[in-house]
Formats: sequence, structure tokens, C-alpha cells
Amino acid sequence: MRQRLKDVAERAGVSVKTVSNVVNGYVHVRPDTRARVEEAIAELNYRPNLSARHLRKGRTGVIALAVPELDIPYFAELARYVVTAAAAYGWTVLIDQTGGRREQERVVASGITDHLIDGLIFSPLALTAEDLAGLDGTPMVLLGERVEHGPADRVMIDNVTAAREITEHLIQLGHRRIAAIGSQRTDEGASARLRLAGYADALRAAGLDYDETLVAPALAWHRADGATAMRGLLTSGVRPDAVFCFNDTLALGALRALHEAGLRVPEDVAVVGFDDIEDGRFSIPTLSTVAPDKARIAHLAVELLANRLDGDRAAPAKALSAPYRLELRESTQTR
Amino acid sequence: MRQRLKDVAERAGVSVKTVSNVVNGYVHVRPDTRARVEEAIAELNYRPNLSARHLRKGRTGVIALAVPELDIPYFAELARYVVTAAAAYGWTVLIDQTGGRREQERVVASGITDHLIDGLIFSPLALTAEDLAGLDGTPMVLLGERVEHGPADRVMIDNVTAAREITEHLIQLGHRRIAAIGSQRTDEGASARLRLAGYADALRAAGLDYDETLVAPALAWHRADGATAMRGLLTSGVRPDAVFCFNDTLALGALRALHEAGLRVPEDVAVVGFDDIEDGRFSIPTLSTVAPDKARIAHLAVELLANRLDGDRAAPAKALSAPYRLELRESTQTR
DNA sequence: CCATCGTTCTACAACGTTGTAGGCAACGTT
DNA sequence: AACGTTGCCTACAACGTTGTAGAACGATGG
Repeated sequence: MRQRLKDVAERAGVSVKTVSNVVNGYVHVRPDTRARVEEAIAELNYRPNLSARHLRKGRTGVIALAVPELDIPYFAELARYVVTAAAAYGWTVLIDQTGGRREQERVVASGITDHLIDGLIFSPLALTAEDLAGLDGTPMVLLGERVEHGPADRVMIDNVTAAREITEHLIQLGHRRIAAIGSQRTDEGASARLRLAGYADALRAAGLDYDETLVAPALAWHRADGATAMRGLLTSGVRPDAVFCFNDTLALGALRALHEAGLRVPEDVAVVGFDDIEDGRFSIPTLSTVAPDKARIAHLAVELLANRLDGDRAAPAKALSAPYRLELRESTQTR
Repeated sequence: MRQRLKDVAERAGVSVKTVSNVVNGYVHVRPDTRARVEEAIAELNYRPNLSARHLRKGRTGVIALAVPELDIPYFAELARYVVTAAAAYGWTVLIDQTGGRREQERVVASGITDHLIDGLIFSPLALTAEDLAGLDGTPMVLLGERVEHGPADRVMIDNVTAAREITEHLIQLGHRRIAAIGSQRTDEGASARLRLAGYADALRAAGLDYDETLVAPALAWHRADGATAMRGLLTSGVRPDAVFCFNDTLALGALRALHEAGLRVPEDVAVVGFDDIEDGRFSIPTLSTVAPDKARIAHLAVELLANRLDGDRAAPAKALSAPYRLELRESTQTR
């Protein structure tokens, strides 16, 4: 059976509260008493009941990370960094998948995990600012650009500038017919909108036309969607000499479609992605990409949450920016 | 402020317990009373305090999944299936990363999350049966072949047979110098041992020599390790005509190394992996592999846990086997 | 020798929930 | 008319923990 403070107390011949004090490191406990209690704890293999502790203290030591899908490598890698960053604060991370569905995201935001978690790090895809308005609950940190003017703390990267820079790199390499894969309806994808804006900025600055037939939408951002979009571009006959995919999995799908079409990358078509997932470092060819500093994103998010928990919950929401860099690999190098 | 049963009760003009009964779907509540209570719940946006509920009931509705690393695609995909399977039981899944380190795995097994979770699904890499002996705590389901004779329920696939079958397939295709990548010291990798055994079985049955120089170890099973091992095989001059990698990420790394060496897959060297991760369906070439039924594995694990929770905790441990199939793609097809 | 103070410890209540026991009507049965 | 049964509801206690208040004790200072 599981042991309680009471069992330890009886064995050590002290009160329940004294055991509690020992467990919590309270200073005014005589060394010999402390020793007796610790011995009893060890003998009974006592572990605190976290639910009871939480009920009393109002803290669980658990935070949640809600992401659309774990088998999207970007989120899996991010999850890993968040778990690591949270460990530094003694927190356990509960990971929730929303599937990117608005309904599920609302459930998560309004706290299905209520009372179980101290805080929430949330990467929404479909949520709107209205969904968040009037939430009094758990402190929350949003990742990404979705919900720009909400009431919660945020961590993002400058998508527009990053997209502009990687597009500019393609232009510098001499590409002139640069396609984009991954556009979405405005109400769906905030990242898509911003990356498209950066792409368009770069073209405009270089005096190139923005050609709608070169912009391919992608409902989701999986490999299959990237492959489908690329095949569409190829069969439509627009013949791009470079492709900017709005994330790496799209790009990996595009690489596949180009390969099937007998086109060489980067000789015939250059390809760039966004996210710097591990696959891109081993794909054939390796993938040039925008590499957000995921460790930093995770660290900032956890830190914001910690400040919110320990400090002023009513303080105005902060929006922090994490750095990124361009990771240039084979898919853009003309050897 | 957060609302309690008491607040709802006052607003609805009933006792606290009646509200509790409504929340829990107790049948003997007059429809009009139920309506009043539900209205009050909606108005106050009441959510149960899970810690308090747990304290009273001894159940949290949370199970944990402990895996070595989330950014290993196989575990990310598995995690997704476990979350889905658990949702059918109304459970939330807390995901823990052990890093595959024995110390951390012991902490998880002995219950760092003690009292917070109802059960644990655990994919250990380094744990031993002794580490598990004498654990009285949370019900646990182990995934994989590590800890074969422990006291806990298990779900696995028949690694030896699967490895034998995919090796036999290579032999049928006419390959004679088949390398293996991913062997490990016996005390480290149970999967490695079993897959190596299946590989050796197939060679023996076909009358081929087991050549130690064709077997390359890999400390971890990441892409980088696969690439390193493959480069090692190539520079050692053993010239395999096929490679069986003990998982898909190793295989993706091997593909990369073969590409760098100017060798064509499958024309010069055929490559097979194990796990059927999504990347393998889009790699160049696409990867032939052993595809364990991950959905089934997850489902069985959750079901075992449910039985353990609702049924006899002292019942003898069960070991269930999940199916797999060979997924034959471009990396073995001679076109 | 008494008042004061810090140290060490204990008793009690409370966190929000649900199980148990029981009360009160309304109903059907004898 | 008396009785048991059923439906609906309430009061109370308990889950294991920690904050608060305060008791007991010895040490210190006047």
C-alpha cells in the first residue's frame, strides 16, 4: 500500500506536520528528529501525494504543451526543448494534441486540463482572439503568430523578415521564377500569410513580378501536401527555377515530386524550406531552410510562464521574439 | 475566480452533493433540478477540480507515456496513437522523455509522477528487470522487448521473425552480401539483439555465411549514426550489395552516405529499414521497411492498462504481440 | 527569579470533491 | 389505513496535504 504522512509520522513518533516540515525542508527541525523522520521516509518509501498537495497549495508542478500534431517533426522537436526547459523549473510537461481543430483548441484553451496544470504553452492553428477573450483561467503562453492581439503572452519569430531573407537568397543565386508552396486562406494560417508576405516583399524589392500562378496552396503542411502542390506546379507548366516551401515537410514532399519528374535539385530547381527539422539535414539533397532557434523559443515560453506564475498575473501581455538564421545546404547550392 | 461546487450549489439553490451528482450523471435527479444546476454550471463556467476529485476517488484520469526521445519519429508517431487510443477511455496522456538513460528511466518507473497518474506506458531502453522488481506502485505496460521477464504487462512485435522475413526478402531479390547496421552490446539493446538474431537466422537458412565484418554497430539509432556506420562499411571495403538497418532513421542516414559515395539505391545497394516512419514514404528513394502496426500497439497497451486498473492488479502479467507487415518500396526494387 | 525570546513541535482547520447514511415525499400494495 | 418501496435530496465525513496559531521548552537578560 501507498504510504501517507501519517504512516511516516507514526513510525518516527512525531506529528504529521513535522514530517511535512521535513519533506518541505523547513529549517526549525532538530537534527535528530529530522534524521528519524528521514529514516522512516526511506523505510516506507514514502512519496507525497501530489493531488493532495496541489489541493492545499494550488500548484501542481505540471504545465501543458498543446500542439497540433506530435508527428509533425517541428512540434516533436519543439516538445523536446520545452520538456528540457521546463525541467529546469522542476516542472513536468503534459503534452496535448489538438489536431489543429478549432473546437479542440478551444477546449484546451478554456481548460479541459483545468486544475491539473499550472500553466499552458499553446501553439494554436485555428484559434481566434475571440476564443481567448475572457479566459480567466490558467496562465498561457502562445507560440506563433496566430492570435496576434490576444490577452496572452507570446513567443514568435519574425516570419515576414525570415521569409524575405530566404527568398532574397534565392534571388541572389540568380533565380527569377520562384514559386511558393503552402499558401492558405487568410483565416486559416497566420504563418502562411506572413511567409507569403515576406516572399512577396522580396520579389517586389528585386523588381520581380508577383505571379499568382507560381503560388500553390496547401491545406495542411505535410509531406504529401508538398508533393501534391509541386506536381500541380509542374503539370500546370509554369516551370519555376526555385521553390520556397513554407515549411520543411512541404519541401521534403516537393523534393520527392521533383525527383519523380526527373528534375535535379538544385541544378534544375532550387528548393528551400522553413523550420530546420532534422530530416532536412539528411535528405537527398540536404535542405536549405530557415532555422528558428527552437531551444530559445522553448526557453522564453517557459520563462514567460514562470514569471506569470510567480509574478503579476494581471500584467500586460508580453510578446517576445526568438532569433533564427538561414541554414544553407545542398538544395540551393549550384555545385 | 475559479468556481467550486459550492458556488454552483448556492446559485442553483441545491446542496453541493446534488451538483456533484449532476456533474457525474447520477440518475436520480429531477429534470427541473438538473436543468437549474446545469444552467448555473454554464453561467459560472464551472470546471471540476481534478486534484480534489482525484484525492477523493483515487483516480486522476491521466496516464503517462514514457519514451526515450520525442524527436525520434517512431516515438512521436507512437505517442500520437497512444493519445488517440487513450482518449477513447477519457484519459489524458502525460508524455515523459527519459533520454534512454537508465537513471531517468528508474525515476520514471518508480514513480516520479507518483499519485499524479493512474498508469504508465513505458518504452524503456536501458532499464533492467531488477529495476522493476518490487515496484508496488502504478500499473505499468512495457513496450518492446527490453525487460523480458519482468512483472509488468507488455506489448511487442515479433522482432526476430520480422527481421528474418525482411532479410529473406533481400535474399530472394538475389542479394548475397547483406550488411546489417545497428548492432549493440547485449546489455544495451534488446531490439538490436533480436533483429540481429533474425538477420542471422535468414542468412543461415539460405546457406549464406554470417560475416562479422558486414555487421556495423550503432550506439544510438539516429540518422547521423546510420550515415557514420554506412561510411564505415564503405571505407572498410566490404562492399555489401544490400543493407538491413535496424530502424528507419539509421536507414535514412545510410541512404545519405550511399548517395555521397555515388552509389545508387537500389541498383548498386538495396536498403531496408524497420519502423515505417513517415519520412521513409517520401525519402529518395522511398524506403522498404518492416511496418509494425503502431495503432494496434497503442491500442493494446491502453487496453492492458485499462484492464489492470479496473480489474485484478495482482493478475499475472500478460505479454501481447502486435502484427507487422513488410512495406516494400523503391529502396529494394530493381526497376 | 521572572519576563522575554527563539526554537521545536503539535493540534486544528481547510483545500474541493464524492461516498455513505439517512430523511422526506409520493407512490403502490396489502 | 398502514406499510414498504422508490425517487430525490441533504448533511457529514473523509481523501492527504499544508498554513496558522499556539504550546512547551530552554536560553538569555535584567
